[in-house]
Amino acid sequence: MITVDFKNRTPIYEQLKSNIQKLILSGALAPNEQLPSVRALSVELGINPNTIQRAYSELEKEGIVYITPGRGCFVSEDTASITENKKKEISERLTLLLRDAKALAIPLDLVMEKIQSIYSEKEEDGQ
Amino acid sequence: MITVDFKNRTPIYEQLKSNIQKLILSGALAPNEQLPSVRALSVELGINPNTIQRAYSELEKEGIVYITPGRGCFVSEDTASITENKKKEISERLTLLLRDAKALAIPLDLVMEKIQSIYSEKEEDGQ
Amino acid sequence: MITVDFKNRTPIYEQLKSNIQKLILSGALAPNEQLPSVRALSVELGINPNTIQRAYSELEKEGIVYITPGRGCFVSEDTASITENKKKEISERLTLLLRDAKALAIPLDLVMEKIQSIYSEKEEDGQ
Amino acid sequence: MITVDFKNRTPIYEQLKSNIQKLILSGALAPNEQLPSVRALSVELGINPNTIQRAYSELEKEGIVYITPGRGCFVSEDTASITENKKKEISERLTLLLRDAKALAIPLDLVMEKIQSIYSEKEEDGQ
DNA sequence: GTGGTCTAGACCACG
DNA sequence: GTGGTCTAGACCACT
Repeated sequence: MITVDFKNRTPIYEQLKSNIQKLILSGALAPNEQLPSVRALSVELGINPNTIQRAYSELEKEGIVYITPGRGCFVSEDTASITENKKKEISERLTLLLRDAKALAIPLDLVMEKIQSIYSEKEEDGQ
Repeated sequence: MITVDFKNRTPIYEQLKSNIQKLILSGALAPNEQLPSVRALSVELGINPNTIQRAYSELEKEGIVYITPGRGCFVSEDTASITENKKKEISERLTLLLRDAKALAIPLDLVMEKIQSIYSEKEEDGQ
Repeated sequence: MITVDFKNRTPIYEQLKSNIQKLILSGALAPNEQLPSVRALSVELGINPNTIQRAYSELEKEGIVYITPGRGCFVSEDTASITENKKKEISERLTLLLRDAKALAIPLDLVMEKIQSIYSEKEEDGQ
Repeated sequence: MITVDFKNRTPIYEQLKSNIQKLILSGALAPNEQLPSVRALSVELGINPNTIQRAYSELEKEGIVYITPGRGCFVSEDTASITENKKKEISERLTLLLRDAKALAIPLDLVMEKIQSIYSEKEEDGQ
């Protein structure tokens, strides 16, 4: 269910975080469902337990999961905060991207067109 | 003309690289024009010469400038192909971004609005 | 396994790069195998860590290894494509070289002889 | 007649040297013919006079030209030494190339084949 | 522990 | 003057 790409330069704990967020948003992980234990995930993925720990505790800080010491890590009931998170992230990426587009003098129309075409295209996913 | 933001967490040499790329692609630096010498930029920006050196030599590997030891660093002639590459890269980033936006059910209008506002915004740097 | 020649005028980081490439392409280093850490190699060879770092990171840009900060430096998986590139490069060099040889009217036999002798020679390093 | 490529990483004085050697070998410069003066070439090519000077004096050391102070630089009568020079250079390049080919485990037959085909091919030059 | 970045200062070859 | 390489030593984030 959860995977990491060691060749990818984004920190593993970040990969874990976005991975889990996606699972929750897609409904694969329901509210109040228990996530794998730190130890279990650590051996399954061949990752240092500290790394898993960090991902979980940051997700907790962001309100996406809640941790009950001794019991485990559970999906938060309030998925709204997750959506908020993602929206903020996307907004930032969009800002950076458009800044670059402007630097290249790419006309606004072209960008708009591209967006229209992607939005109307059939979904087919890909990590 | 060239500035760096020490507070920014992106490496200085990366800031330099994108800074110079923008100057070239926007036409502020013409093909075959000479860039400031490593030492000159280093004192002007208060940065170690090695850092400038790294930026220049990476830009050379990417074909954006050419360096002649003993003479200096010059803007590459075939700026066109560079622009093409950049456009492709931006297009890919846009595709990925919109896929995520769609997954969050962000309405197209919102994206469009955001884009409009960024495109009409006054340039004031940042990264 | 890895050695450098300080008397040689080719930069140390270049020596390291070609050294490692040969180890990988010859199969002495298997895909996904971990290379010595920057610091370890640095003390083993009596070289500054920065120099090793540079070799590794350039090899990564060329797709020969992949680096995960905090984990280490690993041999890339698709060694095949690397080999292909190298073969093309060698073929080009050979073409240029023979053009020059022809211009000097060096007889084909002489070239062939030379090649035979080198191919049958025992490996003993050198750059 | 003589040109230099500033984008090429080989030192300009080396470019000048091989350039002149080729002109002599091809017969464009006859024995005892006078080469352009240091000053003249310097302004024609936009190169520092020191650089021209260095090329000339190294060519003199190698017996390819002779310099008579106050009169100028002249093509040597003995073109044999030039050929010798070139042969040595080619031999070195061949050695390096084959070492690389061996490292890639390229079979000897393949190299031989390639050489045959190039040697039998029609000449069409190229710098 | 790992790699990544940066500074300071030195020495070299080239122009 | 130019860029190119290297050392020494520091600090950071990630595992």
